[in-house]
Amino acid sequence: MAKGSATIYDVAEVACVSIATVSRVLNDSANVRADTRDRVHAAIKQLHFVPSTAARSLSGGRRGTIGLAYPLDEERTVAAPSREDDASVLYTDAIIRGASWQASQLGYSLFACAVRIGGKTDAHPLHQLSSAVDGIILTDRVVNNVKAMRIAKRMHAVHLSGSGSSRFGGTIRVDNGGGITALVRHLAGVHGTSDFGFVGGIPDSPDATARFDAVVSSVTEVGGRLAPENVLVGDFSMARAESAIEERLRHGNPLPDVFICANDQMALGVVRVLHESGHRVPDKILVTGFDDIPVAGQIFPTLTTVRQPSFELGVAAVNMVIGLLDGEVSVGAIETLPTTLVVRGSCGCPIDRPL
Amino acid sequence: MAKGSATIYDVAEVACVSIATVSRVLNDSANVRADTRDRVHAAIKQLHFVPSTAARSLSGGRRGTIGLAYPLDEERTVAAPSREDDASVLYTDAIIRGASWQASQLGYSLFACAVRIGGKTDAHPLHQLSSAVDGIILTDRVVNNVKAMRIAKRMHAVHLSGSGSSRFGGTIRVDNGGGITALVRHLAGVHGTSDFGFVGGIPDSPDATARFDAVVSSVTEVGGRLAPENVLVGDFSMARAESAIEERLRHGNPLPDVFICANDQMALGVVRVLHESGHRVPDKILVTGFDDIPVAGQIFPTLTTVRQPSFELGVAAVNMVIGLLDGEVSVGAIETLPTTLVVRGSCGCPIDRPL
DNA sequence: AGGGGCGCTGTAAGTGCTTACAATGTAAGT
DNA sequence: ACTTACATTGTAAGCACTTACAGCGCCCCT
Repeated sequence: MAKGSATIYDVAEVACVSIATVSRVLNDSANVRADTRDRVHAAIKQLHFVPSTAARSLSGGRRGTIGLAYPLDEERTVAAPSREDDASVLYTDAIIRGASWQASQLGYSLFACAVRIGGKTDAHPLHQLSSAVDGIILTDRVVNNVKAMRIAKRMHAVHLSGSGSSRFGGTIRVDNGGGITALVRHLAGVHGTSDFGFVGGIPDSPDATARFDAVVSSVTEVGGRLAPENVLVGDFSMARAESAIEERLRHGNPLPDVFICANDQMALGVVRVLHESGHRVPDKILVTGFDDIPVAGQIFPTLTTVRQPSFELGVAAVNMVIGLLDGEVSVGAIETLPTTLVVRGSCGCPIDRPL
Repeated sequence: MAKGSATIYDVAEVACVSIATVSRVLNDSANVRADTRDRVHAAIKQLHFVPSTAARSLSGGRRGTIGLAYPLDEERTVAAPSREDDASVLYTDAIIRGASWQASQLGYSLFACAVRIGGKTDAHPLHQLSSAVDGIILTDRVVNNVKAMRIAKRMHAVHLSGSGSSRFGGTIRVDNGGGITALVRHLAGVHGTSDFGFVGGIPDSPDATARFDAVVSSVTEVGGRLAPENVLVGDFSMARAESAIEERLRHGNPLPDVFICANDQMALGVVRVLHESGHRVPDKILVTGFDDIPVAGQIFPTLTTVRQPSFELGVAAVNMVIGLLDGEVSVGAIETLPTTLVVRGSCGCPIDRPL
């Protein structure tokens, strides 16, 4: 905390009023005469006074801050802490940016805090965060945490989740199903794909399961097939996807027509491994991603994927938290953001142009 | 804040001790008998008690949190809020990740908060943040902010800065000069480059100016030339670099042998524009970057660049803040992290392999 | 046995703010 | 002029913690 800064008492003294009046001015309360208000403002300026957030929150006022908790994968980060190959990171970053942006627009500050997932999940950061903010946004996998639930029950919270909903706050989800369905229909309809493969994400991620479910149902819908041997287990990371596809290649069985990946990062890894083993994409086999990360359009082949409105997700989450705070949004509210199919080169469409 | 959660009084009552004793247990103070401690711990567990950060900080204790303020460019974000083409973002993200990681390792939580830069810089978030954390990390351009200085004077702060230092806290910088020098020597020595060009970053960024200065001096050192017309002004963004290079192309004058870009993002833009106008890289002209962002090795041509230890920067910053807090690091400390020349394809070295 | 020292625990005074309630002043109504 | 209502301001009681200080019991020493 700032050392030796002015307190409300100092301001009151300079302005020749009581601390209550200063507090009223600070909170834009009505019932303060104009000239008194001016005097207080002058004193505030003169002393560079900044109200203590701590004291403020202690006494029940608002902090003007919103927290956002995102997962930090312990095991993966330990293994290679400085690698940037963490999909959830890229994806989360965009959400954070959107949330920061919107919070800032609305006069709030956004505190983003990483929470370790896996291993002995430490609730400490979550507690710290929750007691420093007015409301909290929990991204994807943080939601599944028991402690997180406890916190969510106690304060205004918004869950960013692919499935499921929150009885204790708001929920914002992305239309995973719609995106996947559009993708599968495109593959079947335009490219005549019938033999599908899938590289999944972490099982405990609602988004991952939602995407898998959507693949299963839409493949059925278009009359395609999804052989169990072609359902690979990934964890959203490029490395894991690469080893998964490598192992699949060793099997020798003929590959499916396409590998739908649960995110772009994995798609990148899959493409790389396939290329190295002679399976050119999209000539021999197709690959698609999910998310539309920035690189997706810049690599060769450009990646056909489903765009997630990550930035907008952050914006929407902030709006909902503040709505919850102001009582304008009721607990249990659910909002679904649309996804968009982004057709590029890796599905065989001729829109490819290497950087 | 959490509603209706247990307080220290509740715990004291359940454990049949005074609140002072509970507080002692919470703070690992010595002088608490073992069985008393156990009783308190049991009560804490039973009540799911979490000490209020607000009260804790009000009364002067530590919060166990560290803040990190990073710049959010107002004008650019307003123009295209959802675009990811913001170099400082990619770079900052890595720092945040490192800081989060290290903080978590050391039992702290890291709150990252975006601060608007440019326009009417709002100090609000910075104040919010500073009163919620024990120490604060200010990245690059946030440092130059007057209000930031005021805050830094009042609390333990670490500046992440390319040049300059802080009289009020610690400073961590990256060896911009060393990296640029190594790069220029490589270009001159291996590729015989003598006519240099430079695409700079935002003038108010210490890193940007440090890199420019290093280019100037090392080009002189190797006996090369840096024509004023080949010193382009960018702002670290791809878009701006593209328009800068486009304008330069319109001049018609012969291009230099190489464009050294102050960061990778701009290098990407420069490469793209050059390609589109028929100047193949590295056949006709060379381009280099700075930072070594993840994409740098995946695009074509792979980018020769100077690696910044971004993640390590975050780690070091956290270490220094905590050192400051513990009194183990003295105010005014400076630490310089090394940079590494990463030779790839865009400087003409034959190490290229498209994804 | 009495006293000093020490380890453990409790009491109470802040910490800076919000806000219910009380008090004051002022203007309007009768 | 006197009441009444209301706008404005002050007083003081929390909010949930930390910590200086005081108190108490116990053991060991003389």
